Amino acid sequence: MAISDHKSTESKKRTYSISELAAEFDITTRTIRFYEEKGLLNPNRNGQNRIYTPADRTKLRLILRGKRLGLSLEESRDIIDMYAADRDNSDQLQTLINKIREKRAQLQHQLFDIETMIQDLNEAENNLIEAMAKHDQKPTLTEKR
Amino acid sequence: MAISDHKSTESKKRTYSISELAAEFDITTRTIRFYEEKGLLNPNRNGQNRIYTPADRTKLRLILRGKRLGLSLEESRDIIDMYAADRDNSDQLQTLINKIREKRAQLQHQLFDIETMIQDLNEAENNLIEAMAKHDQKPTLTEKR
DNA sequence: TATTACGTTGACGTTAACGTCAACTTGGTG
DNA sequence: CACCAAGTTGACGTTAACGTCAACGTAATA
Repeated sequence: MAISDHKSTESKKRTYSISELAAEFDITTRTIRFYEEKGLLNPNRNGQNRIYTPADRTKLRLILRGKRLGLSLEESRDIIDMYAADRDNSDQLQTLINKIREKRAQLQHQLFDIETMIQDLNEAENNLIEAMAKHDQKPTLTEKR
Repeated sequence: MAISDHKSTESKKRTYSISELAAEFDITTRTIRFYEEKGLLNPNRNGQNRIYTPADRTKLRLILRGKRLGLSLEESRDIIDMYAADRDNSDQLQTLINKIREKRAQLQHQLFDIETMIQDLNEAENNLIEAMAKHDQKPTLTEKR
């Protein structure tokens, strides 16, 4: 993946303002600055104003995806750092690989959890629908799924 | 599912102390009491001591699974309440079904996120391994300047 | 009987992840 | 020029999810 957003044919616009990104991802500018404080972003400056590259935008997307999955900001930073790892330090490379494997195992567990929870919800829904059918005999508009 | 743990042939022991559950799930007793404060559990009492049924234990497991998936305690409580819904109030049943569908849709999104993140990690790992292989062919530069 | 183990209820402290607000710059626009 | 919109940096406030005591009760054990 390598966070560098190969130049596609579209999008002439190569940079973003902070409020553009905030609007696009439906977060506040405060949040974006906060992520910078925490070392997850470090955009260039035009004078004192921040300007964001497509790569910065991709990082933001990774952060928000991580949040949806319950990762802490620090964990997301770890993942982002993986893509920018120093390819000349083999010690660091090894620990990175270990981190990746650990994280992947955790995600696979999470994947299993989600699948069973979806199953549980399906069952619960069916039970409720059944209960409703018994309760009022008139056909409900609620079709299954 | 219906949180009632059908009596299986095993487990003569029908109840648990707070510290037993804490040990089993590797959390503190404070945490368990906190969940009760928040209305996610309400165990019986023996005098002033709490005693937990297998159903309570199952609820705890649901809470912790929810946590792994990034659910808030309130969301987990909603889910738990679904299983104990009042089957005679069809209005409530309908809103429950809606909640379930919403939650399931969210989980399916999350499932997709996880799958792509796992893919990303796979790629990252391969890149790093490749980088290591190249690196190791040159004489290892143990001394840094 | 004294100690130990396990439990209880407050009450206050802590951390992550922002929200809110005040005071300031800076680049256009009528 | 005067003003506004968008940006900036502190600094303090807030909420969720517990941690960390302190002070106490109770049952079994030495």
